[in-house]
Amino acid sequence: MLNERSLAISQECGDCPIRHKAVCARCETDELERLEEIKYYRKFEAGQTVIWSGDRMDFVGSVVSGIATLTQTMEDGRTQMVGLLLPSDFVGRPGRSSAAYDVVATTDLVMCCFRKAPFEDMMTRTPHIAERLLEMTLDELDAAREWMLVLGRKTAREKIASLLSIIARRDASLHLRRSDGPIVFDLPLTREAMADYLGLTLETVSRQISALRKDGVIALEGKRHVTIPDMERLLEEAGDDADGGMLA
Amino acid sequence: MLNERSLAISQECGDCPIRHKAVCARCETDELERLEEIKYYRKFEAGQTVIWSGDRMDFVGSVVSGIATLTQTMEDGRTQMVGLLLPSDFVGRPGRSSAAYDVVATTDLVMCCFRKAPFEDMMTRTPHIAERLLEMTLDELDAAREWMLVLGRKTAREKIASLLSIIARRDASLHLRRSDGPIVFDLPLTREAMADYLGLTLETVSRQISALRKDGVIALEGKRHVTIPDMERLLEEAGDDADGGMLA
DNA sequence: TTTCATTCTTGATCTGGGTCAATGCCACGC
DNA sequence: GCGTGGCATTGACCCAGATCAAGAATGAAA
Repeated sequence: MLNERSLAISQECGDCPIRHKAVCARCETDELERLEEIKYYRKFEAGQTVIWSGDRMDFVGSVVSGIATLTQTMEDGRTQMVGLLLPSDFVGRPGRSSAAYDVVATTDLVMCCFRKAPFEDMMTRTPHIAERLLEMTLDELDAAREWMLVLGRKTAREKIASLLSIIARRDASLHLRRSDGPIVFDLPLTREAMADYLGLTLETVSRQISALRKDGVIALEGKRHVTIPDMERLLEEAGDDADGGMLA
Repeated sequence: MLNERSLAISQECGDCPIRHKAVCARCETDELERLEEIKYYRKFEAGQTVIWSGDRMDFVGSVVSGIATLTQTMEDGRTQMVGLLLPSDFVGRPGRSSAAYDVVATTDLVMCCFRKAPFEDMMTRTPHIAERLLEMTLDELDAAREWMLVLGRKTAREKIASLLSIIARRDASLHLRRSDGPIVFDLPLTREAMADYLGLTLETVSRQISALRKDGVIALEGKRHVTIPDMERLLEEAGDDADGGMLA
């Protein structure tokens, strides 16, 4: 594995979700300017580790493009993914100095980062930021608890359907797609990563995906390209009540 | 079931964790006074529902004494507990108007509450409060993610040991016990509630508790009174690395 | 003290998903 | 063209935990 500290830092990305979505929606212009001054970009290749659990973490940031995962590992190697980071998701916690989980780029990844100290300074000067962070953290907490239901009580087939519906939803909101008509996207995860997210083995993931395909719930082109002809049907398979249910 | 709105509201509880731990540790005296003015108490009997998922929730608060659970239920009745509320834990989210989960008192319960509107007013006036809430929410998020590992990857025996070690730890910190020597406490949950927390059936919970007793990892007096002769041993059984691991 | 209702325990059996193993399918570099 | 290595699929078998079923504690009410 490449050394995760050998990172390109660049300035050219113009689409910073921190600025637009995560933190500054309601800040005054001069605070926005200050944010611009302290921000920088980090790029990772697919497979690279962004940070190891327990490592000192001196930045916070958000995903600009690509996908990263948050995972926990037991001593004997069993691993559980505890979060999926898609563009606009925030990483890192103000007030904590070390990472609680392994963060791994599963695709090529660009993050917009701020060194923690100046970011925290700004947080104390700008109450909106703390409030916005609280809101985002509450969303993450809800997503984690929703996932506890998936892990604790759903069957393998329901787990797969739940994961597909979450990815489909996030992907749709990312690309501002219409919600009717078939949904098409590329799976950003290997079968093994899906298994780690769902508390299954990769064989079971493969079998259940094949079963869903055979039953016409999804269509597959190659191993990763997925078409969902009927989202309602998928949500039924996931065991969600059609309207409420899965978030983020 | 009793109507959860027929509640005693009283003023006599002198040990309010909101004041001491949850919110006001660093606030100025006059804000403390204002908090005192808007707070009130609600009492529930064991088995009463504090609030139903989806109900309008016009208060926030924290547990003074007793235990409550946060649960999610699927249409077909499968339920998953997503949180265990012990004294000093916070309930409710500023900025959200309805409850996301069922909150049920599993023992007699006293909560210290604030109507949401004045509480939020005070939050905007007192940045410390938003920061403290962010910190607490991050702790809850870590606990939820830790629990995802339990649900997704641990065996039934490890799940039981994990739950017992969490309860033991919380109970110890509540009563300021020494950490060496045998730990003694009463299980605040039925076998069924434990099963709902662990993603198991109540039969499996019962069997695994019997097995842990037979193996000398725990001792039982009656159905609920637990003695843990060796905490290290229990943590091993839980699959945690002895030092780090389980939080809160 | 005798109901009666909970809650818990234990046994017998079944099954969903894990485990182990073989094979297929690309996309690479050569 | 032809290895080679990293996913992915599929099959055969097994086992941890679910399910079904029968009691046993406990304790409150009568």
